[in-house]
Amino acid sequence: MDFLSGLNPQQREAVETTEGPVLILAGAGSGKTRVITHRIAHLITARHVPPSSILSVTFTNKAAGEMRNRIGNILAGVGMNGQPLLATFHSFCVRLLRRDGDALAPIRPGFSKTFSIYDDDDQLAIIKAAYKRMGLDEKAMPYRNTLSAISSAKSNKETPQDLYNRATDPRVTKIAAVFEEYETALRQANALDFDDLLLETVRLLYHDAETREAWNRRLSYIMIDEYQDTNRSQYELMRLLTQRHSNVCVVGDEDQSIYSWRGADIRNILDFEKDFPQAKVIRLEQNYRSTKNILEAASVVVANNKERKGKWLWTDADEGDVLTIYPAYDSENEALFIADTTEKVLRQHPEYKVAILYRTNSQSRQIEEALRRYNRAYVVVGGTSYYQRAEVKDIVAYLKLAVQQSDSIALARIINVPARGIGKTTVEQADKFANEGGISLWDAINHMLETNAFGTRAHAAVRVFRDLIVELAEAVERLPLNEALAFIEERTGYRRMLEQENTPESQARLENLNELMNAAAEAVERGESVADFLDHAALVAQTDSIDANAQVTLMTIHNAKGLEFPMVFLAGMEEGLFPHSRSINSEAAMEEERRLCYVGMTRAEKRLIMTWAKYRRRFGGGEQERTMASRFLKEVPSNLVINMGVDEDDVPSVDLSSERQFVRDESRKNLYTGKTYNSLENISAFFKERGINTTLRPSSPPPAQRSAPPAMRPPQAPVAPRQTAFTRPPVAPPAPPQVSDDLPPWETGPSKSPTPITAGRPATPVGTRPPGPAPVRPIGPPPVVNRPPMPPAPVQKPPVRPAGQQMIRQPEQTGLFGDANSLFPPVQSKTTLPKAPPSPKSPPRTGTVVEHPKYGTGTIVRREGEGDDAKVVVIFQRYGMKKLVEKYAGLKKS
DNA sequence: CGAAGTGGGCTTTTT
DNA sequence: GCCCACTTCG
Repeated sequence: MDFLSGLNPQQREAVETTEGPVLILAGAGSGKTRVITHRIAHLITARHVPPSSILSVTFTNKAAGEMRNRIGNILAGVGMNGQPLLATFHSFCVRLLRRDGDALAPIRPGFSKTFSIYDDDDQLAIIKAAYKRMGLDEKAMPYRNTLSAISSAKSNKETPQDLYNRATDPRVTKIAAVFEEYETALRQANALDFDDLLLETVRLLYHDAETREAWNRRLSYIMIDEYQDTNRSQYELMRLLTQRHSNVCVVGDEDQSIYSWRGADIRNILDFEKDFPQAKVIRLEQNYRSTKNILEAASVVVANNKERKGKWLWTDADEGDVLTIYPAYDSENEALFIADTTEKVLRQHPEYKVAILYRTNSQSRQIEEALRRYNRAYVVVGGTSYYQRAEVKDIVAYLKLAVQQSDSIALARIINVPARGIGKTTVEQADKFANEGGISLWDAINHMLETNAFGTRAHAAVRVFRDLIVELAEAVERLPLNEALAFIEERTGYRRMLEQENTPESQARLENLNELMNAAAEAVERGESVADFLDHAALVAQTDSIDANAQVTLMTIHNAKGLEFPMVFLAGMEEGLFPHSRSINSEAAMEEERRLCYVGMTRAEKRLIMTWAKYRRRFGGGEQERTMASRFLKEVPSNLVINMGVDEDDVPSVDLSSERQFVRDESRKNLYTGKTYNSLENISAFFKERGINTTLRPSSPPPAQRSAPPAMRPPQAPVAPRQTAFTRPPVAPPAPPQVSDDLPPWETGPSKSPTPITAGRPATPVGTRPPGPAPVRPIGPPPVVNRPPMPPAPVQKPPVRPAGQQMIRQPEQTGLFGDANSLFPPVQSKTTLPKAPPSPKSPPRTGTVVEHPKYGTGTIVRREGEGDDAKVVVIFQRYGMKKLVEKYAGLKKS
């Protein structure tokens, strides 16, 4: 079989150069994955390399899984003797240590192959405990800082003693002390953290010649993807594995190095030619992904960096659309714009996948709310992943403890969950005892029970707990994993606790636990052990959960690395947010931000829209603060972009105060899984990834869940009347009945806006907030947000994200992409504003029964404000409570 | 002991 | 807005 056809000459060379060290400098979208998969296929078929002699290391499990699929596809007809090893560095290390870890025991006292893996939650728990014992103050020395100091010391192979010796200020001395406690705790629990997985593997291979030789013999071809983001220990691992041969092929792009904060060392890629002087360097510079405009814009931006080898990608593709920059008034407007534009684009291109990318996870919330407002299915990658959820971690902690009682972190986590009368004091006593004796919490508890060291009440409670764990341990020995989990959930009372709580949240948690058992059942079917299951739970990364079927995906730009989408939004392009304020003082950090921007931009195949908000709240409660456009926006050549803002102060806006409230309420009601909604897909996807079948659940629920009962919808075509308000004809019509939040954007100038009132406007301020200046419309259509009607109070939904296609048809219109011929319809008249109807002479009082043209009969329950601004809160018989601007509402006494 | 409530303080990015 | 530590009250 020929795996060379269809490749360009450079790609072909990369595939054919199988012997000796190879450095592939692969620009964004240059067919890197294709090269790797074809290279593996070529090795197997043309060079007759046994598949099991090939190791290919990727950055995420997701990437590994995808690679597995692709290789499976292209080698479908080929009889293979074994499988190539496709792994992340971390999963490879776990595998190696679980297999050959015995040799490590002499070097790392207390180590055994049954080690557990501690994730950052577990790490944090250790740090907190250490702080408490040592009387340290979190405010003076944040946990996170300490943790990252420890992590970077570890990656430099420093011991606590080393850190202590080089300490120049008392803070570092304290960190060294915490570090020591931390290391003790890990060893005590026979646990490894993520750094250890790599470090201990390196130590094992370094010290134990036999293991090293064995792996060197076994793996004769090694490929490493995303090489620019490897760290020191990964580099050393690579060296140790390539001692017998130097058939190592690394693939990377220095412009896409975005993990230096995690210890990634860009020198690894820059110095590869020094490490291997005979290395062959191959450059892949033809981009197959993006339009010319996108590629050029991204290239110009990243060219502002000084620390780079410098390369210029080219493409045969068409120019495509120009990029769009949308300056929103505030972050809510930004979110609504994104949601609205997504709808329009998907209506025109139902086959598109849309990615909404941002710098920080916290930006997702408002965008999610806006998308939900449109009933648009979406997947959030990141935030709290499935295995990070408290309930899952709790049950997993029971499982870990049942398997290995020395896991003190697991024990501390669940000793009183559900509450069983073991209070803080009791736990502290045991913890103290354990620490002084250098033993595990479990041993401490047992010892204290024997010696009657607890009070009577505590003694009884702890005893019950101890017996419980013993019972669970037996059950885990005896039962298949899924049944063991069910047993744990019953026997510990955890399930009962959630059932009794009986809130939407607890229901969702129960669902998550069910899903955990499903995953366990599937693992059992595949013949996996408990240890395998726990390893997965620890190593599954958030990126691994990306659902390829989801049409709209939200994630950080970091998470988007390696992915591509026809349509990409980059949100929050503001100074201080992106580039992030923490990077603004360092040139190197700024360059990394710029590379991140490059990564984000080059994810886009066809359309790229970058948005920013002129005002943004930094914290939930605070005031909105003025922002500045990101410098990266200014680096984009102006001929490649349409900027929808004319000048800084002239910003379109959809400012909808009660909309906002509504959206918030809705999202609160639907808040069954916290921040993310990928939990269920996530877990099955991950566990299936190992098997052959990676079909994911459909991301849309059955139609029944999507649509509201018709009876509860507003009587007429839902959007049309509101739409009139947005596409107001030049001559002011009689003011339509309006809900206060329905004011078109250009009438709802927020009071803080510095814009002076434009000449020619009605003297009376229009809008809900005086002195509402009406920002003049810039070019382009109004950032119309077609809102579906208020749905009824949501029915309790299962914790599958309420999803599905847009259920409400929106009127045809020439929107941002509505017209295939012109990106933007003609500029609209900006001078016309509706005249306000005269205010009623005697305002209706609270309690008055009124008639609304659309909502029917209701009762006024509150009045707010005076004059043109007056708002009334009315409870309608059929539509519930609404806040209306009196002068627009068209209320009649009945 | 433990649920529930208060108040202060911050939000990069994640294998 | 959300998390976390701390307080209060049953």
